[in-house]
Amino acid sequence: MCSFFIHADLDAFYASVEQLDHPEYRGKPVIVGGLPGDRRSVVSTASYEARKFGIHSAMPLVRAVKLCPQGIFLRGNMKRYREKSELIMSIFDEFSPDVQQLSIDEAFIDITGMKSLLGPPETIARKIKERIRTETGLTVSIGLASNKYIAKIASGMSKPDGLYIIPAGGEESFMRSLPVGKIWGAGSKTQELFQKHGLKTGDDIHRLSLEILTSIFGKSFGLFLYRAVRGEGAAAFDEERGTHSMSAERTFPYDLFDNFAIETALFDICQTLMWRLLNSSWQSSTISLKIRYGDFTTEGARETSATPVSTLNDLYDRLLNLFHKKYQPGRGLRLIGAGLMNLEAAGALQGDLFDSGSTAEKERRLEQAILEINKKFPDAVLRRGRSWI
DNA sequence: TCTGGGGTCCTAGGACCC
DNA sequence: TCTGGGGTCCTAGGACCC
Repeated sequence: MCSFFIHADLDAFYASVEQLDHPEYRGKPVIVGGLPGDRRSVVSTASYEARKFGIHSAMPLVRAVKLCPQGIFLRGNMKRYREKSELIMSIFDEFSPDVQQLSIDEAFIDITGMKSLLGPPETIARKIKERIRTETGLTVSIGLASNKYIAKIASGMSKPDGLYIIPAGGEESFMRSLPVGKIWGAGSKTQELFQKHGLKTGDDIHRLSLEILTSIFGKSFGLFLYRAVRGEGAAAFDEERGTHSMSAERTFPYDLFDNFAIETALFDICQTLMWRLLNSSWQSSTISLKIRYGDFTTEGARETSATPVSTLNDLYDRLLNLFHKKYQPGRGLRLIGAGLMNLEAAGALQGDLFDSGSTAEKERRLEQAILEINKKFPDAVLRRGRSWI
């Protein structure tokens, strides 16, 4: 039986939600990502009206302001976007038991074998678009193909509010006719390589042997390209993927030089990370540190210990130690970040460190109590003062 | 123009062991 | 005293995506 996958992708999601909630924004250039004057922000989403001015995602905000000073600039409201996202995903769920959410605004929907229940694939795609429109007021672009990779590329080419169907058997010719700029997984560095080797379309890549592709692009990515231009799906979209990590980072409006200010920022990031860890079912013994200097050079360091991170102070101590090993004093700090790598299912914490009544156990309980309060009153974020250390 | 924040995956090299 | 080959674990950095 032939498989059918839909890739559904909301159009200019954050900006569209804002235009929905604020009718006065409709038909106008809306830029979500920051307010004019915010230093070091980037555009998260630009409405289609804003894109006419040349504004796009990831563009520095100051540039967007120059291109379109009359635009409506917003910092964004993630809570509202998540709310809308949940509604959208629940609609997708009604069309298939197999929905794979990729991000806040896109998902694969496996509609293989749904024909007898819901009609042919194209009918299902149109029904999804209609239901999203009537029940959320938003538009979604859909790609429909026999594998996820092709469906993903097709949805991007149908934007906005489109439907692009690649018929079964047409995968390879579709990929061969594709400009290399549309190949998912090939970013700016790879595009430079394409240009250097005179590769303009999927067909140009198709002509090269696997050996040549791997010699240019490396073993893994060369094989990926070899398969992609033959219309095959990509392992990147397989459900079960390996390691997990969580991280938090912050870019400062102005570079930090002062030790106390830097350590305070690091502590703050540790709190964010620890709340998330306690709110998850993970534990981790590997911490990572990220620093970016004023000149944008970025360095990382990580450290694996014998025991998993137990408390906020434990996390902070480990990171501060790593920070002082890595940081070159005197250099302005643009960004600091922290992460927990190789997350594993949290087992019962053990060892005498965690005997009830021990300092560490008391710490853990206090932190969990604060987390509970924050969950109940999310608008009044409670944080431990740094003086408590 | 001057570059966010949160992720995943790949590569290359070093340490260590057999 | 000099040195093979393979496996595993860890780290740093880079590319990419939304």
